[in-house]
This record gives sequence, C-alpha cells and structure tokens, in this order.
Amino acid sequence: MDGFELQSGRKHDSRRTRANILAAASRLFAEKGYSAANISDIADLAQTTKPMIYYHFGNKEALFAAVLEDVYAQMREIERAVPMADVPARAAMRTLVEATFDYHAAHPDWVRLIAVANIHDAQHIQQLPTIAAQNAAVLAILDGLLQRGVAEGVFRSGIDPLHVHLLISAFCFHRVSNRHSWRLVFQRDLVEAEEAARQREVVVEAVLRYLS
Amino acid sequence: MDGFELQSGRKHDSRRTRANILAAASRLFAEKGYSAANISDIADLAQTTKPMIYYHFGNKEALFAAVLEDVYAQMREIERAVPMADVPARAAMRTLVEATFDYHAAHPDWVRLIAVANIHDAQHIQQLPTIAAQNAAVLAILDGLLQRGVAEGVFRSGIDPLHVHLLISAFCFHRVSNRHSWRLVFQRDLVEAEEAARQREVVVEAVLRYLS
Amino acid sequence: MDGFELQSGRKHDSRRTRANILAAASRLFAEKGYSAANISDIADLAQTTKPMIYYHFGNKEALFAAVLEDVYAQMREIERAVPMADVPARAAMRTLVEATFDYHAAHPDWVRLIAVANIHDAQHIQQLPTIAAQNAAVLAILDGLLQRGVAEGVFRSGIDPLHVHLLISAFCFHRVSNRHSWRLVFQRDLVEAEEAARQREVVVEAVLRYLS
Amino acid sequence: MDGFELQSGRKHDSRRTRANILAAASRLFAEKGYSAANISDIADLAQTTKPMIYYHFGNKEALFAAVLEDVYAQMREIERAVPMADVPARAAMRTLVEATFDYHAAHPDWVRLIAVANIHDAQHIQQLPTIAAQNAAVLAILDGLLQRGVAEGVFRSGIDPLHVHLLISAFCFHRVSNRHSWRLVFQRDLVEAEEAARQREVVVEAVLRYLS
DNA sequence: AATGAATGAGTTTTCATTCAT
DNA sequence: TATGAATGAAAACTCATTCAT
Repeated sequence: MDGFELQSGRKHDSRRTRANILAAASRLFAEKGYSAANISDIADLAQTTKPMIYYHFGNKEALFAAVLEDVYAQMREIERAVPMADVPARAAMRTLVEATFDYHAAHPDWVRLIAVANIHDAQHIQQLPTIAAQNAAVLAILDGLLQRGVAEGVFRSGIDPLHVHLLISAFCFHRVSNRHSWRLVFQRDLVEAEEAARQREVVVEAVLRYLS
Repeated sequence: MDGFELQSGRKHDSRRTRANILAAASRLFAEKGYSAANISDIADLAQTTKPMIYYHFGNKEALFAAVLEDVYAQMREIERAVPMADVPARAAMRTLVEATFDYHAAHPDWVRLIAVANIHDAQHIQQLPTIAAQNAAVLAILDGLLQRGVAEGVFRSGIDPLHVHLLISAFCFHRVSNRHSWRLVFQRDLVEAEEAARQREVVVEAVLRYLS
Repeated sequence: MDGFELQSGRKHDSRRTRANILAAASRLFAEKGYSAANISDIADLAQTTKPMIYYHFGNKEALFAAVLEDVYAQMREIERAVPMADVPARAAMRTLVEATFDYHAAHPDWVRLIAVANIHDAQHIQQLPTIAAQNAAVLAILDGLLQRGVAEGVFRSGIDPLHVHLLISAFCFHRVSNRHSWRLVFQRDLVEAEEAARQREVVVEAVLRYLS
Repeated sequence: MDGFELQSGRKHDSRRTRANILAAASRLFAEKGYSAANISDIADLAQTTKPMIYYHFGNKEALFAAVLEDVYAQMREIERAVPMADVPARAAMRTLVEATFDYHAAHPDWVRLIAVANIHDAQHIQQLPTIAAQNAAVLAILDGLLQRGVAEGVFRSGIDPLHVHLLISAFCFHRVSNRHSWRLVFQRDLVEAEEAARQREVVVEAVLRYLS
C-alpha cells in the first residue's frame, strides 16, 4: 500500500518541504480528485503553509503535474522486475504480468491519480515533456519478449505489443480503479486478498493464452 | 457517441425540465468531474435555473446519484443484444463481448461518469438501492453462456463469470477512460476507428482463448 | 461635496443593491485608489456582501468601469449650466468656466476617480463605448461659443476648442487632484474657501484674456 | 523620456544596489501605482532580492517616500533653466514656462508619481521634511520675475506667484497625467509631437496674456 | 551585504444553497 | 413551477515582511 510519511528536520530545508508537499498532494489528489483536493488541506497535511506550495510549485495545476511526474517515475520500477535475456519467454512474460499486477495492487493511489488525470483529459500529463520517452520503455520490453517467444516457438507472431500492454494494464488498473462500483454492483470486493490471488492467475492465464 | 439534446415545449413542463437537467448534469459531470462541474453551469446548459435543480433533485450529490442511476439503466441495453439459447456458446460469447465493446465505445460519457463515481468511492452509487439487482443480470447471462459452452465442449469448466466480466469490462472501459494518458504516453489514439476495430478483435480473441 | 448615502428598503431589491454598491465603490475607489480599495470594504460600506458585487458587476475591474461610467454621466450637468444663444459670448464663456470650476470643486471624488483611472492608463474607461460620444459635447459647445465670440468681435479667431478645454480643465482639475502635494510643498491649501474664490477669478481671467 | 537603467559592477556594492532599487521602484510605482506595484517585482527589476529592499529602505512606504524625494530633487533642474537678471521679464517668463512644459513632457514617470502620491493624500511626501524648503524656490523665482515685469511695465501688478505657478503647472501636468482619458474621450493624443508643440505655445500665450 | 525559505494576514473570486416573490 | 436576488463558507492565490544562513 502507498505509505504517507513526512520528513522532518531543521527549519529552512527546501528539499524536505518540497518532498512533503509532493507526498501530501499525491495523497489528497488521489483521495479526493483534483478539484475536491484543496491547497489548504495539502498544506496542513504537509505541515507547511499555502504560500510555500505556491513558492515551490507555482499553482495548483503545476502541483498536480509535479505529482504525476513523480508518480510516473516511480512506476518504472516494474520494468526492473522483468527478467532479462536468459529466462524463457513464457516465464518472463508471466513475471512481467505479475509485476504489473502487483504494482497496481500495491499502489492504489497511483491508479487513482492516473484516473483523475484522465478525467481532466490528461492535460497535466501533457505538461510533462519527458513522460513519453520514459514510458515507451515497456513497449520495447514487450516487443522483445514477443519476438523471443516467437523464436522459441511459444508465442504466435503478428501480435501488437501495445495490445498486450493494454490487455494487461486494463485488467490490473480496472480492478483497483473501479473497485468501489464493482463492490456495490456485484457485491464482491475485487481487492480482497484471496480474490486478488485468483485474479492474478486470471490475467496471467489470459495473456499467455492470448499469445499462444 | 453521446448526444446532448434539450427537449423543448410548453413553458411549464416539470417532466421536461427534469429531463433537461439530467441531460445537462450528465454531460457536465462527465466532462469535468463531480467537483469541477457546477450547479450554475448545469442550470444554464439545461436552460433552467438553479432553484429548479434543487426543487427536482434536492442537492448536488443527489443530482449526481440520479445521473448515475439514469446512466446505469441505459446500459442494460447491452444484455438485450446477447442472443439467447439457440445460438452456439462461442458465437453468443463473441456477440456479448462485441456488444460490450461497442457500448463503451459509443458512450464515452458513461465511461467517464463511472470513473468519476469511483474517484468518489462510488458513494453516490451506494444511494441507489436497485443498482445491484439490475446489473447482476450480466453475471447470470455470462454464467449461462459458460455452462452452455462447457456442455457444448467448447469452454473449459471452473471459470468464474465475474472474472470473465472483469476481463471484458476492464479492456473495453480502459481504452476509453484512459485514452488521454495513453495518447500522451504511447502516442497512439486508442479510440481512433481503425485501431478500435483491431482492438475489438483483440478482446474477442483474448476472451475466447481464455475460455477454451 | 460628494455625499455618500445608502438607500434602504425591502429585502430583495436589485436596483437599490446595485446603487448602494456603486456609491460605496465610488467612494472607496476615490479615497484609496483602485488597488488599495478592496471588495470586502466596498461590500461592508454598501451594507451588502461580496458575492452580490460579483453578481451585479462581474469583477473588480468591471465594477470600477461601472463607477467611471456613472461618474462621467453625472458630469454632463456642467453643460446644462451653460447659457445658450441669447447671452453674449464673453459672459457665456465666463459661465462655462465657472461651472466647470464649481463642478470640480464640488466633486473631489470625481476628480480623484479620473486620476485613478489614468494611473491605470484609463483601461477601464476604454471598456465604456459611449464615453466618447457623450463627452465630445463640451467641445461642440466650446466651438459654438468661440465662433459666436469671433462674430461678436470679442474673441480671436483660429483658437482650437480642445486647447481652451484643456486650459480650463487642467486648472480646475489640478487644484483638486494635487491639493495635497501643494499643501505640503507650498504650505497653502488650494481648496480652502477664500483661496478658491480667488482662483475661480484666475481661471476666468486667464481664459478670457487668452481668447481676447 | 524617463529612462530605466541599472548600474552594474562588482558583486557587493551597497550604493549601486540602493540606486538600482530606487530606479526600479520609481519605474514600477509610476507604472502601476503604489498598491499595485509590489516588492517582488521591484526586487526582480532591480536585480536584487526583497530583503535587500528592506535592508536599505525599511518598508514599502519608506521606499515610496525615498522615490518621491529622489524625483522631487531631480525636478529642481527646471529652475536652472531660467535665465537670471539680464534677460527681459517677458522672455524670461516664456523660458520658464517652456522649461516647465518640457520637463513634464520629458518625465511622464515623474508626473505619474506625483499623481500617485496625491491619490494617497501625499502622505509619503509628508515624511520628507526638506521638500517644502527646496521647492518653494520656484515661487521666489516667479515672484522676482513678476516684480521685474511690473518694473519693466510689461506685467500687471497684484498677481499672486502661486496662481501663476498653478496656471503653468496645471496645464503641463494635466496633459501628461490625464493623457489616457483624453485620448479615449476626445480621440486626440495630447502627447503626440505636433500637438505638443502647439500646446507649448498655448501655455506660453495664456500665461503671458494673463500677466499683461 | 546578500540570499533562499518561510509566514500571517489578506485579496479576489467561486459555489452550493436558500429566500422572497 | 419558476425566478432573480441573496448568503455563508471556502477556494486559489498574493503580498509585505521576516527568519536562518
């Protein structure tokens, strides 16, 4: 789960203040959405003052953009989980799917922030020029895996990596982002531990079967 | 695509006013999210006044709940698309997946409203007592299809209908709800027509292979 | 002197509220300048609330523009003081100068508001499309007087009405607008009654001599 | 026209910093008025920091007072332009009027600063004890000129020097201070070169005729 | 003499909601 | 049913000023 921790230390410490604001903003934007989260609450949670937020980030929109940048950067740890060349393609793919599943499961705030950003047409992501370059990496990894799988004779050819990524991401994201409506409509908590374990197998299975 | 149309007619027509408010609210909540959409704009778009909104719906939260109720009811048309007993299970399943895909594609506002509701922990859906009963229907249909498929020898047994529904919904929902972040991160528009046609095949294929 | 009086009456009276806001704003913008006058104080002085100001005028800039429009309209009473055709040109000119002098003397707030508007490059006056048409009237009157004077043989010809207007206005305006700096620099209060009477003769004399 | 130039040089130069702050403050107070000009912008324009402004001037009010002091001191150059005893009174008076006209024309910022000071009831000028002594000089000069003119038989007697000064100053000041409202109301730019040349003749003429 | 970081109080503006008619 | 006017609370943002270094 996402933790929220403040750093503390001496009186004038720009870096710490900035980090605390970012953490608080991340938490509250995720919890309440962009508009409902307010600068006062963020300042309080960050144990600082409103003007400090403006001093460090300029305005609310830029703060949200900074939160998204921060959060997108953290997500890249998924890629690190994926085994490289020496593992068979199927096993590597399984690991990638599981890592993706686990990351979403462990970071519901991340999921909610992306959902919030999309409600606002991802306008704040647009302000982050490096986002595209950073995240396209997943597609390259997937492409490599697919090619290896074809070479090993375990995957079909002609599969679009983006479609595989969509198949995986959609599932992992949705069960977190739409947890609450599903709970009410279908009376089952998608996020509860045993259910989660079963779903983890479902995506892996679905992806591997799709590729075979 | 979702249309927004006002009804017009005689000066004082309570039913029409109510419907116009609902349409306007639906549009604006979908466009801007719950908090950023405001009662004044809704009144203007509905060509009525703020007190009328309070007269008909009580308050903003209840208005949003009413919008969700309205929108959930409309979605039930998916089920009507699914062929009944006389069609082979695989073909029927394909039709169900395609109908789900098409519904999401044709109603982005619906998708956004559900996303917005989830940002607010689906608290407004909770106020709708009949939601569960109405929507569980999909699961029953899916369950029937799965059993028929097993009987026909085309599907595996032991599959949870909820998981199949999640597999389908997640994909169909995500490509619409997260369109904007994907566009920026991967530089491809998931909703563009040709791409959409390919994705439609992807879900169908993924689901059928998962079940086989 | 400018009076400040509030109207009172029944609870919901749009016209009265608007008039009170205008009066309060007029007073405070004149007293403190555009930026230093604040909406809160204006609301208090007008015995209403901030949102009412926004309801009636939109924003601070538009409120200031409305004040200027109001105040420019009132000034047109100077023209009414000027005797028409049947009075000899010199006498009529004297009356016009005196009326101008008296108007400025009696409405220091008017003077200050124009000064404030000019500090802000008269941007708020620019938003008032009818201003030019209304106020050009003075020039027409002056032009008529000048021609009559020439015909009567009491004024020189070839005089630009705008220059005469500038000669008159500058004097009448300055003694009010710059009263305080003059008091401190020259230790004489330009606005004090006896002094004022002498100055009134000075402008009349200066203008008539300039025209002769 | 008023120039704005920063001095540059070694890193720590108290005198230079002070001068730069004064120049920046002068520019911004003139441009935006007292309240709308802010310390941050002044610091930026002066290429220094806010605490430096407080170090050198104490607070915003004192800074404005310092600007006014500075600017009043510069104005005394008008007096230097006036020819002394050996020139005939009419010619000397003409020179004085022209010098006054030119000074105002060349220093619109000076004009605006005085206007701004008056909006705030010249409270900041009041903090400058030497202002009166310095500026009363003009009246002495005028008085001398008037007496010489009477002696030479070219001026009337019994004229108050202050009234002459007012007649001159008002005209020269007004065409600059109220330029923008006049432009909008009368559609003529009082400051444009040819128009300015004509007006210069107008004041000279008006003053000389008033005195004759 | 100089700076980056911090603060408290205030500013304009918005908004859900209600009153009076 | 319907409306124009009103309100209380809060929102984002600013600013003169000071602290810590």
